[in-house]
Amino acid sequence: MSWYAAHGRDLPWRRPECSPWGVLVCEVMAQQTPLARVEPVWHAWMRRWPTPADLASAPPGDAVRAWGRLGYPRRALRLHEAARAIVERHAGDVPSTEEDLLALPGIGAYTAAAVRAFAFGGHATVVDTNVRRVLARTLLGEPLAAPALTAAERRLAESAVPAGHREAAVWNVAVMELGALVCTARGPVCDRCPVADRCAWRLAGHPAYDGPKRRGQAYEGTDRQVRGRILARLRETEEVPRPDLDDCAPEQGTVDRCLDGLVADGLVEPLADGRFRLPA
DNA sequence: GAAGCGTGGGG
DNA sequence: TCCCCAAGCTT
Repeated sequence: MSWYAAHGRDLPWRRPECSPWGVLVCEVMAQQTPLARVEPVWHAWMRRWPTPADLASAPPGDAVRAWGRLGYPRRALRLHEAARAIVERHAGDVPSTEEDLLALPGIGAYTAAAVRAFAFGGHATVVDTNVRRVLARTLLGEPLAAPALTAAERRLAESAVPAGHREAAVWNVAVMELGALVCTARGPVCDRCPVADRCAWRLAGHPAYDGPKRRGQAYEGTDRQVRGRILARLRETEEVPRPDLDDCAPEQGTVDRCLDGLVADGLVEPLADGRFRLPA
């Protein structure tokens, strides 16, 4: 925590004047997307929709377009749905309890804990990929966390969080930050680590990973890639005729299948004249 | 529990 | 170039 006080980054959503909504938006954008790419989009988003009610009153397609190239655009849709739920169920205020947060679309264990801790100073156990790696190394002596979060891992993380609410909030962000800046997946900088002298992994001589294979997700040639191309086209143009999407995949069947999926997901709206657009 | 879901940067 | 990985969630 002393290391964090000295070396933590001054990010906009960490400032005291940042609203719980700002924290929530940031956390959803940062799901699987590096912060460096999140920051500019977050600023534009917060300027345009400073409160949940502002976003709730916009068409969902506007959220998808403003999401830009952050990836996984279903997150934009769910954030928009969450804004409407916050207006309907919580009078426009981001809820602060785990139960209420988890009930919002697109908010899972990590994001609910992060909002409780970082927006409300609540006592939570924030477990993201950074925390998992830091705890695996320092406490278990393992080079990387297992592919999926286990119950034992969660218990370990809970046992590591300080008892006090304020302390817990700082702990959570400090461990995440340590994982992001020092205890990185590749090329950790143990020379700059405040707990290097107590790190089980380092003390064991940095043993290599020997767990189950970490499957890299294929992308080239997948529907995901095609969906991305289709949405990119729809983001730049209001209403797109079907033939303009031909070049999104080598096989037209693939384009049709992906369009069906996008429509089912609510990311694309088919028009009566056969054109497609982002949902109004 | 596994699979599907985007995109881009760095080693 | 290629591969890995990034503040995960949902089905």
